[in-house]
Amino acid sequence: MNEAVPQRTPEAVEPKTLVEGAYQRLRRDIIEGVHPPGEKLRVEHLKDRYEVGAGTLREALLLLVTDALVVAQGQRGFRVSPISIEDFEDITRTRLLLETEALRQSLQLGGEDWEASVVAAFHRLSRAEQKLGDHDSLAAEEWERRNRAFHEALIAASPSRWIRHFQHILYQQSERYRRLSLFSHPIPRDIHAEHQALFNASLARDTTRATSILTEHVLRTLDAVKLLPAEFFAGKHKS
Amino acid sequence: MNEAVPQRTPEAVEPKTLVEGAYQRLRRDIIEGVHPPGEKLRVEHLKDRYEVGAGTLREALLLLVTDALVVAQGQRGFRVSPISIEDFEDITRTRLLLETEALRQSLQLGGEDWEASVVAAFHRLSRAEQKLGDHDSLAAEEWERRNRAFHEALIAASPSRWIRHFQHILYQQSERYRRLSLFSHPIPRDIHAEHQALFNASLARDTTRATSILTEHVLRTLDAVKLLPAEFFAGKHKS
DNA sequence: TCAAGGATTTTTCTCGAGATTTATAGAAGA
DNA sequence: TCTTCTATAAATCTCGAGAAAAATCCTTGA
Repeated sequence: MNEAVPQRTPEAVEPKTLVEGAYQRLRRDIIEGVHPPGEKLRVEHLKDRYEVGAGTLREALLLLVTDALVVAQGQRGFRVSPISIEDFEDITRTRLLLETEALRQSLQLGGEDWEASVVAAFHRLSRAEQKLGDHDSLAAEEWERRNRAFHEALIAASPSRWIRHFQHILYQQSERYRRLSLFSHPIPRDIHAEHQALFNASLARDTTRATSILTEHVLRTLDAVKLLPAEFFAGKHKS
Repeated sequence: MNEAVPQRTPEAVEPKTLVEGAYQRLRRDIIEGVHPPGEKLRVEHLKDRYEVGAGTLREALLLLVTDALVVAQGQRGFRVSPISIEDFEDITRTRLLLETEALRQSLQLGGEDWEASVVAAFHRLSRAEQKLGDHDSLAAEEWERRNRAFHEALIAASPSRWIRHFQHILYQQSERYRRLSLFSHPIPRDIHAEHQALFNASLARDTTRATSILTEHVLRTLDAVKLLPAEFFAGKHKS
């Protein structure tokens, strides 16, 4: 298989180096909003919080540029990437372009192993969705993880490493926005039913139906975020 | 417009920092094959060649990870990303998926400014193609630059920063392969005619024809690279 | 009160050296 | 001769300090 594409770290790889450790924790904090969009990321302050040297922290920030979660401006340091409703619309549509194509390939090429892993991922996701009723932030975190695992399992049989690479970046981006919509706007959607339908169509290898359900599914999140008040996207903080 | 996507440096931006300078020169050298695919990139050696400190060079290498031209393996340094025929096929098809969509959007939304810049880019490219007959490596380099500018001008009116971002990465990747095919296999294609047809269809806003010409155009390069002997893709050097 | 200029503080960028880890070469044993 | 272990060499990773740039504050003058 094609080794030239940088494969993402499958969620929780034990960091082999201090840079990787700081990178993982910083990424988590940015996605979770500890460092809000637009925030200036000062190396001198952050090196204490993450308990590494200045040079090491700089390298971690540089790695986050790869994920487009941080932007570097020469001679003017680093910032958390800003967010906007236009950006999320762009993310969503580009992600759909890639993910529907990957899903098509996956449904066509996926073998028994792929089927088994999809069944397993769907099962795990269903369990997490049962526990989601009460506003437990730990359960929400687990759901987020399994939701990602389910979507990635669906397209795992696609032979295109590049599509999966870009999909991963976009999914990660959309996590920041999804988090916003969860906090402010308890969505009345029956997400489990959507996932069930997507699961059924995928195992039935019904490409047309699966891609159409996926599209609806993702666009519905876009609509939910669009309902948010504009203040959420101000995001040009100083500190 | 959407500021959240890291916009690529438009070819030759004056580097504001030593890291950026080393990054640009390293990128050029990797694309041109000075550092062949798979080569180990030892910081201690490279810092002399590029005349910067060790830490600075490490940062430049980290930036190249963003372009997927370098892979970092924790505790085991850096390598030039390997190449393979499967990878190029993947690059080409993913690039077509993105670039045809961007072209569709561009033809639909592009205004007078866009038209003017496309005309200008096509003109510059045509001039470079006239001078391409003799095997002048300087002219080939200029052609490569203008070819890229033409393709990027065509899709510049697309509102999707993410598509353009990914397209840029993939185009950069394909440059490494295109260079291979130029050196070994003087292609008998009439590239200028293909560009002319693409240009005509685009200005006529004939979306169907333009995307189909673009697809043929890009796939033809894929075929040319496929004809190369497999030795070109060995690429697991030690030094 | 406001604007402009300059001095001070903060922050970024850069480098070299020490500590760890990995890779290499050689010796010992089967 | 081949494997395994050990010692040596090489490379990576990490840190703190100094130089350069940017941001901030303060004074001065209209």
